[in-house]
Amino acid sequence: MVTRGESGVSDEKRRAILVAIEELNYRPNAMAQGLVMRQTRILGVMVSNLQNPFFGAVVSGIQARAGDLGFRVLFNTGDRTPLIEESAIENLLQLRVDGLILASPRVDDEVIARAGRSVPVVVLNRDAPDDTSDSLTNDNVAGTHLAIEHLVSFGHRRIAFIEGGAGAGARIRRRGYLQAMGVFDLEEEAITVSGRHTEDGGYQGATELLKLKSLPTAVFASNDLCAIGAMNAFEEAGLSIPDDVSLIGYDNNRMAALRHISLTTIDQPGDHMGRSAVDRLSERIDKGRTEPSHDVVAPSLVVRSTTGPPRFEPRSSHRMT
Amino acid sequence: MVTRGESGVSDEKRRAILVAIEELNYRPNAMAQGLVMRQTRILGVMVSNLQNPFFGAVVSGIQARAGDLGFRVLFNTGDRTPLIEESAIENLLQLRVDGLILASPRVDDEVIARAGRSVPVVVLNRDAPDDTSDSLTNDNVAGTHLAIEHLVSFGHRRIAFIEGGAGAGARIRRRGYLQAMGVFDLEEEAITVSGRHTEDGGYQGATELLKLKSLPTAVFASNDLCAIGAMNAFEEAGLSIPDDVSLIGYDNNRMAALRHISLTTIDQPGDHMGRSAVDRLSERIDKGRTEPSHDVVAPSLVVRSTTGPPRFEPRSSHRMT
DNA sequence: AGCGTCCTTTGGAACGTTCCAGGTTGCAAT
DNA sequence: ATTGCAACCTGGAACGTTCCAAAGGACGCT
Repeated sequence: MVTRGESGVSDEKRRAILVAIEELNYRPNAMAQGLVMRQTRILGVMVSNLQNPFFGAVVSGIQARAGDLGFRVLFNTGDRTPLIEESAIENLLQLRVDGLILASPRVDDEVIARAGRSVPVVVLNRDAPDDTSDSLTNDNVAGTHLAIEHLVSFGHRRIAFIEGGAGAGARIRRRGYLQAMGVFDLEEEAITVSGRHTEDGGYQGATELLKLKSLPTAVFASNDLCAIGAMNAFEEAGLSIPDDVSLIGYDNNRMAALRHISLTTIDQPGDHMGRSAVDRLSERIDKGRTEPSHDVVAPSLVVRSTTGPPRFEPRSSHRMT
Repeated sequence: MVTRGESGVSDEKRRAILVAIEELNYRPNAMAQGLVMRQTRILGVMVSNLQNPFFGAVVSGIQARAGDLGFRVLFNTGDRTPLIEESAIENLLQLRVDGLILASPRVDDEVIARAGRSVPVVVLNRDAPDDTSDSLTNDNVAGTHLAIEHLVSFGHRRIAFIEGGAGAGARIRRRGYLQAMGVFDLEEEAITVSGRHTEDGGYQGATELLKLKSLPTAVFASNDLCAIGAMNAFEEAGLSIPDDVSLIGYDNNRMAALRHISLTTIDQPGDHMGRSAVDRLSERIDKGRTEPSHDVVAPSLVVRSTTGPPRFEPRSSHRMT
């Protein structure tokens, strides 16, 4: 009562209690409070990969908005490993967080659905498995189209894709790539190699491309980390970007923006997505919303220095010029 | 009992309970457990700046080692703001974490000391305020000496420092810089500008240096983020690194290692520090250690492409050549 | 003086666990 | 049959809070 600044206590007693608190180094026990109040005002956030700077932006958006709305935030990570992620989520749930944000989780749909049965859940950059959880994605298909369109506008036709692995967002980007290639009548030029959404993965993917008898003139990487890895591989092989090969990423993370990297990429508004995720949770927790929400935010193209026209006029294989 | 895999229950009952658990979507309540057991097996980690990739390495070390020792980990951040950091720490404490890791905290010593009275605390990259908490730092003084020595060995004499602000580690690096300059008889050449341990700060610091009537031949930035910001400022001003100015950072974060950045820097073994921090905590929690531990790990020089000899022979003001 | 009202204080119960004491059962040895 | 002893089960207390009901005091009104 005293600690919560409520009335119903005489000033004298209140002062005495405050003094005792100070002396004993007393601190309210959040577990006891949580037990009896049946809510914690804690939001749990499982971030699949804390090492990816893109999530730095997301985390900071979450933190800011949660503070505004009177929630405390606890983070967790699963290091991109489904099993660890699952137990990270379980830990948060056992702590009885009032809401859960899953940033690009790699766990089975079933795990998310199960969590959704206990507590409001917002999934970032992946579709919700059912109507018990909300989702908040950027429009990965539109984003990939933007990327391909940009490359095509420079005259590229042989556009390879370094894919991001089995993660949900990664799968959609892969589909988007194939679709976009189709739109421009380029499905026969499509090549994909794997990249696992990491720098190393991107490096390896690019290395694979380098073994091809003729290198694509442009490469679209499923995320910026991948793109940067690919960049390294290409330059180690003596190629110059964008003269020998154009390169475009996805996310627009802080690394991409570094002057020395200056990667052309598709921007995903991470900070904004973090804030919105908290809003969705708050609607369910504090305002009793029950209908699912599936927001899609629009990505945008950020042109920097890694894309340009192909070195030679593309062979106009399908055109009658 | 059943959920903890203990004996004393018949197989038949055990199976029945397991089925019921499944059906009811039951999940043990960690708060109730924590209340009665008087321990949580949770380690709380307050990271001052989740956006700094250096902490990515620390976090991943913590995570890995904690998993091995049967601890769960919960992260928090204070966004480099003392007040927010303080409440982040308080939140963790109210949750009754069994141990606390503070990664480069910016709060007052008093806050750390108070936390230390309630629970084992390990402070990373900052000295412990008293004997109730452990500390784990890299040898910032040795690291700064390494940096200055490297620059001096190239013949640099006018070596500026972009400082990191009021953070504890930052202060020590500043002192180390001045000391090292003294060792090489260069105290009169010392110039420091502020940089706040962020990219923006580094950019601004470098901009200040550019206003000087004669630019230093080398710049030592208090951390890599700063150095990268400075790098941008210098190149925007048309200078080439390391020809016009040498640049060295501190941390050896992932960005520094990027081929395109290729920043010469002082390596701090973040992953290793994270693991050790968990070990220190475990010693106090599980093995009852009470004497304080103040580990210092050795930093090392990583030479990359941003340092080289000064463009002109340094004026040999003190030498008789 | 008696009464009602409001303000403050006190004393449980409850939250979901763990732990322990004591109880009940089954079964073998006497 | 009785006893002893496991093995298993049951019930209650405790953890640190919040909330509510009820008791106690102070005070003004009749």
